[in-house]
Amino acid sequence: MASSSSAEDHGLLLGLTLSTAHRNHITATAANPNGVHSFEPSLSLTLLSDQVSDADAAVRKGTGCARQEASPPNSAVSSFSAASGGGRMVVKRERDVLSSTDEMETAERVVSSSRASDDDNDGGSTAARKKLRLTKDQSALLEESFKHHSTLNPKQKQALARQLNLRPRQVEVWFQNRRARTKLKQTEVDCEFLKKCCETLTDENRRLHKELQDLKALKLPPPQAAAAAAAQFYMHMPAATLSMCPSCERVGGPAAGGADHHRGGGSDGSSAFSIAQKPQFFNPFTNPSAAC
DNA sequence: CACTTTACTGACTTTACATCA
DNA sequence: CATGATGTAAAGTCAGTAAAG
Repeated sequence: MASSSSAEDHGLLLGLTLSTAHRNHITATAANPNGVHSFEPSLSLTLLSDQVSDADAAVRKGTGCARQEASPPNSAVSSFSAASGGGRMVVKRERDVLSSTDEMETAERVVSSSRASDDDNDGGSTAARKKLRLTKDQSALLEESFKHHSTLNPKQKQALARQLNLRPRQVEVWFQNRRARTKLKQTEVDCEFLKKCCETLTDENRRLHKELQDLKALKLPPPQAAAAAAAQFYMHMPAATLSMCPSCERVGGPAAGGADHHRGGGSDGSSAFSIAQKPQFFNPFTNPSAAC
């Protein structure tokens, strides 16, 4: 999902962000069938022989075991997890590193450069891994690319990696992180925004309650005058103001015509006053209100 | 100036899903 | 159609580094 700064997009993004969060909440709590990612030790043998890069060769030379290199040095159970569940990951990473002859050249450049050398300087020590810091130029180019498309297809990834003198895997990770952090920031912004909306609506609600109390406190006028006063009152209501059904005292939108909501319209949520039953996500940009 | 804390960021793991043979 | 392999996005996390206090 591309980030957007326009007001309309903001509203859209907000909804999508929340629905995505919801989805992930659900999936995060879902039980995982164990057999799906079973590790197949022989999978690494499926690597195409013509895809072996010099970088990988360097890795193998330096460590004697590319698989161990690929497992995280910071994880006490890394080698075990690679054997028990993360095996596909390792295979994939190896495949990524070795994915083309173009990459061979790239990897060669990477290995020869001072950057991206974290894959070949190990020597078995877990503390040997150095954190890569992208140069300003690399970051700028990645940012520029991210502006145009927040996800990359394999071709774009390859091209960008070549352009940046990085491995495609690094480009891929950068984009993953960038998406995640963009989303996080957007969520924070949305949260602040919703907080303000909530405060404003609370104030508005308080004010309306007070107004209602004042009206109730007034001496009841004769029926005709009361109707006229009511009509005048509702005419002054802004278009977006919610109205209340006089008979059942349920809140509904201004489009709620008379007592129509009393007939049917229950299960499908199409009732004119369904807004009171089914909370709608408030989008201040598509539903501009004085509240926000 | 040494230190701690904090924010940033590159990399990794796990999970879910889509696609293809 | 069912199944396994593969690729990828998202979420969560770890750890190195630089800047701030």
